[in-house]
Amino acid sequence: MAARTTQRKERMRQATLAEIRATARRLLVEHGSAAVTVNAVAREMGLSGPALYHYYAGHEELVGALVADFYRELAQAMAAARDARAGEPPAVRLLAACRAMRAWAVGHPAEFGWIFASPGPPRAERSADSPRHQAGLEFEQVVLEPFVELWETSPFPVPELDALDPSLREQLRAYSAGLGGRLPPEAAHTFLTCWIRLYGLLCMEVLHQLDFAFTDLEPVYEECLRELAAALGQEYRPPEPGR
Amino acid sequence: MAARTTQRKERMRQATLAEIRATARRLLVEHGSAAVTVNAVAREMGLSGPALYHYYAGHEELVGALVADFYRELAQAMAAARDARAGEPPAVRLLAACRAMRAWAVGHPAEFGWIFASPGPPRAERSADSPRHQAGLEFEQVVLEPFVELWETSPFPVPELDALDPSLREQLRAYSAGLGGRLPPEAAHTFLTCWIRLYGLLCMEVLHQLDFAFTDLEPVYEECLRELAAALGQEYRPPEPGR
DNA sequence: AGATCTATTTATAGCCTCTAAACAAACATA
DNA sequence: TATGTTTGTTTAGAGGCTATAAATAGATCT
Repeated sequence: MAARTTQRKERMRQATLAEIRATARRLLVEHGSAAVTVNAVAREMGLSGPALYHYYAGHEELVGALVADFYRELAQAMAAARDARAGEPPAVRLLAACRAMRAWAVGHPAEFGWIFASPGPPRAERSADSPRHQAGLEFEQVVLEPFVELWETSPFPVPELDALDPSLREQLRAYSAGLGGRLPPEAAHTFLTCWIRLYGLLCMEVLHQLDFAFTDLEPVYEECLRELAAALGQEYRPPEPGR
Repeated sequence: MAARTTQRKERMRQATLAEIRATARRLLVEHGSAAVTVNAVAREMGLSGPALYHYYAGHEELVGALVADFYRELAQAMAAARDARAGEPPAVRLLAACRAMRAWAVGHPAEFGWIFASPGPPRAERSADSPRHQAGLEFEQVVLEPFVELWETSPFPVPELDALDPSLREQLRAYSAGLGGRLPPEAAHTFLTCWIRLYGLLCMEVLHQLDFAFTDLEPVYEECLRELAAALGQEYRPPEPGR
């Protein structure tokens, strides 16, 4: 078969795959999690049910592909915010990326909801080489980068390793090693502490776990950022209304 | 109809309701969220499908009833841990309740998972008088109590109201008012900050959002408790192995 | 032109939710 | 005690879902 022909067919296939994901996403956003069924997506595209199985092996794989998209889109939004501040101090870039994370999450609650609580099988039986998992790793890198940058230019305060619980110390060592030495265990601890507070807050907001007390979490998030800046020994700068 | 007879029938009905919930819970724990279907529960009990609709109006209501159970069980576990320390300082009781919360969550991951991310309709269309919502409120009270107790006996540090973002200040005022004045807005702020950090961490653990870095979050949780104790101006006491 | 590969359809099995209608057993009252 | 009502249950069935198998229409290669 001519190479040209093969390429064209491949392009067509990719286009169909993309249309499937776009349709599924629209259903998710407009009608909620339960509306994203293989049948409904196919129907919506003018295909008949089983045709879709030539593109995704089943419901689960489709969901996985969507979540991977979401991870990448979120990571890209954060990277864009960071890069829009090229040349500015690392702390400013970090804050911008963190704000971009919440902006994306609040602007895409259904998608963000699937990132940390998508339907599907128990997490135990999720292969580590799935697109979903890969995208998760990419996301981790984007989150990590600003911290590494900060650490390399103006090291932030870290705890004494010996002061930490032995089990925690070991886990930090292992994680740090997996990072290829970009952050020593102590710095990894500070990074993870910050991450837990920020991302945890966002999870709670999007899962409506704070509706009992708050109607608007923007100021709560800003306050969290202020505390993180302080914990990192960095100057806090409020968001600029324009960008 | 004799009152006695009515009572007996009502007892039978309650027993069936309880058996349904117990069966559904077993399916949840043993086979995951998706296994909890009306049909499967009925089959498991030796009933035939539609019979179950005489007890719960449908899948959604059944899930709601289960979540209410879980809320209450968690609240009760916390209350029990607190009451086992009657007479000890409020801070000790608070720490005990917080540890009981994680112990329950880790011991019942499927149930805890449903508390904050159960299947069902978008949260928008959940009535505020559902059992689920009621149980959520009860849970809030149990969480709140130790903080109120602490506040009344040895007031913890609170921020200056004027130093907070105006929107946040207003939300805190509203929340405080809804609490019937048991905590002033500043104290509510401290309470909520602590709650967000603790519960947020637990959510992330149970949703496996921290698997990328940690294998055991017990020391992370303890460290969080230590920080909270410090933020509340209280002495931190490590858990006693025995209890 | 015939063989092959790809995309798609129909047909089907088996599960699900939920409603309707039939039926049986328990009960209350005349 | 006989009868009608209430309650719990079952069967039947409509409609949707996942997923597979088999049939079919088109495109492509030799």
